[in-house]
Amino acid sequence: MRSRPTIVDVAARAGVSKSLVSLALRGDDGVSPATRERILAAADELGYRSNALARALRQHRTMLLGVVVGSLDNPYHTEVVESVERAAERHGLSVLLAHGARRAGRMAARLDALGDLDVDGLVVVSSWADPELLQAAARRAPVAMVGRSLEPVAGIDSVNNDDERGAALAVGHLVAAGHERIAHLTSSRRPAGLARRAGYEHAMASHGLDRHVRVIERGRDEPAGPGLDAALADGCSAVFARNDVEAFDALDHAWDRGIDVPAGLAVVGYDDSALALRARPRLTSVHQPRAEMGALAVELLRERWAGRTADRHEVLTPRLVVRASA
Amino acid sequence: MRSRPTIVDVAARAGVSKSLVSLALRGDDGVSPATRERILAAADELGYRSNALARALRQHRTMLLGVVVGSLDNPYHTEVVESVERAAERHGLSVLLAHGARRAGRMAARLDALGDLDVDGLVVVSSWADPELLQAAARRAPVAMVGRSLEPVAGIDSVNNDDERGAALAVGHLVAAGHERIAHLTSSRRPAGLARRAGYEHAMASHGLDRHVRVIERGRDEPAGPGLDAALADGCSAVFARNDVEAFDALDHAWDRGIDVPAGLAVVGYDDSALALRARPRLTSVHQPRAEMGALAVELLRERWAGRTADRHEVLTPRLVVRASA
DNA sequence: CTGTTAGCGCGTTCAT
DNA sequence: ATGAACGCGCTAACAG
Repeated sequence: MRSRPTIVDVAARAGVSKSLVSLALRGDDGVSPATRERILAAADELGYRSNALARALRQHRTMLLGVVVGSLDNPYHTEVVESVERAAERHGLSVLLAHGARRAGRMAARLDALGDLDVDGLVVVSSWADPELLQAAARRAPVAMVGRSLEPVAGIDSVNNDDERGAALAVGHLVAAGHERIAHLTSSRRPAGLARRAGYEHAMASHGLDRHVRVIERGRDEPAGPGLDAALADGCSAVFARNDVEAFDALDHAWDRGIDVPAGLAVVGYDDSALALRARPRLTSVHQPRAEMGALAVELLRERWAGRTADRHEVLTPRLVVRASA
Repeated sequence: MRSRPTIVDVAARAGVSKSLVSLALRGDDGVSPATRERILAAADELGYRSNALARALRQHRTMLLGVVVGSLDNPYHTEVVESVERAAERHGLSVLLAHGARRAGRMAARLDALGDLDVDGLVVVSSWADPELLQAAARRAPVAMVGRSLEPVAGIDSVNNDDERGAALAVGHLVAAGHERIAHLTSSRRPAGLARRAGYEHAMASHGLDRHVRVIERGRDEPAGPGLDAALADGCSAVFARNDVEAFDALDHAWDRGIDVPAGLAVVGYDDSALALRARPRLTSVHQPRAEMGALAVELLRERWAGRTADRHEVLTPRLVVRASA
């Protein structure tokens, strides 16, 4: 079987010029109904499918969306990616995925690769995003960031949740349950992590618990155990974790130590990802509306294509989902 | 700021023809060292980046790899996707992701969309793959399937693990630990699930435990609890789950019921995904070498591009990773 | 109003 | 080392 039929083949079969085929296939008005029928029939008979590359080359739009994600091993990320892909599909866009861009070098390489493919827009779901790299990428195509950068990056839209507020919800809930010595568990120094930490500290202060502020910091891949043990030894009765993954670590450690949750240690996570329902006891967690976040990111890009030039930074409101762990 | 510099701009700057620029940039021999230098310098100064679309249009290769995955909510899938993306990157290929193709209709639509983009190859990581759809897709580009179809599909390569053997490993381990009443927990009727189930039944028989064969079937999204309770009531002391997700369900149920694992119920999973380490107690699970599987899938596609026409079906050997749950 | 001609976009390729 | 044609769909300008 020879190669794909082109509009030339369709034109020949319908006995018209290729231009007219092009017009007819795209529903242009200037084609008589009868001819249109004939052309569509011919296309159908030949099993014609338009060549997206040729069109992209000519129109300077690929209908391609680049998605850069730090890693796929955090369910929160994959859920955002899913929602982006879903939204993209609704608008006839395809998603090009690049993962693992945690090092600036790799991130730059992946952004370049996506740029070379002429993606029409980029969604970055990585807290490792370097502002300079993002701006460089934004010179080629609009960029929407899902998540938080230290400060708004000029020229780049963002979709975010209010981390400070989310942290306050978590702390408020624990305080209402009678906890005073509430620790914060975090292994991140990236913007979202820092914001949650700041939110935690502010909330503690606003409840008059400044003296009980205790941040359990650890390096990436370092166990949470030692820090948690020390906190517990000092009478700490609750932990607000930076995200569900870290909350899961706390739960696991409690399990390993035979500590009852929430009686011996209350745990609150962040993200309300699939992990929260997997956890035992089920995890109380701050919900980020990730489905909307992905869709919103795509919407922001569409607005850019439509001509918007002012930056937009959407901040969604998180809510606390109370389950059994706190 | 005007649009991207093209090969013509580079040619003008270097004072040569665009043909020569093309040759020089791709390292062709017939370019004198001096001229090559000049051309590369010009390209560099202009910040030239070649247009992947134009090249793809001409060469009939896009360097695009379509990846179709049933869903991203199973860590096993995302790990395969990551390994495919990694392998693709090594070969200068980009990954186009389509997820959620569980319904034949959506699957068909996504495959078509990828085909229209002229992907050079497809990796299908979905057990929902319909053979007819795959064959239709394979008429446009080579297809490598990661996972199992009911029977080998003509014209389509596959990478797989030996599910029967994996199931035998799980059962053998439980038998060696003294279990006799070993149930199998499954919510899948797709090929891999069926193969593991068959493997379980054969293994039970080979250990003379036919009479204790007990398959706990449930619908997708149906709780595992009732079936597990019934099995436990009948003296069942161990469960071999179809995958880690289902094993996790069993663990959760045991937790909910206050049943000790493994003393009251031993649990073995399948996949050895990230979930296995998240579980408490840590999950004993049959390891699928997913990193190699993704890389191998890409390799199979490359062989197709190099001209191989005979189908290849790679079957990798799983191994049991023993942890605390059994 | 209906339909055609003649490029164009950008990198590759081949005959000269 | 070069000009011209090519891949395939789009589109401005033009003819009937």
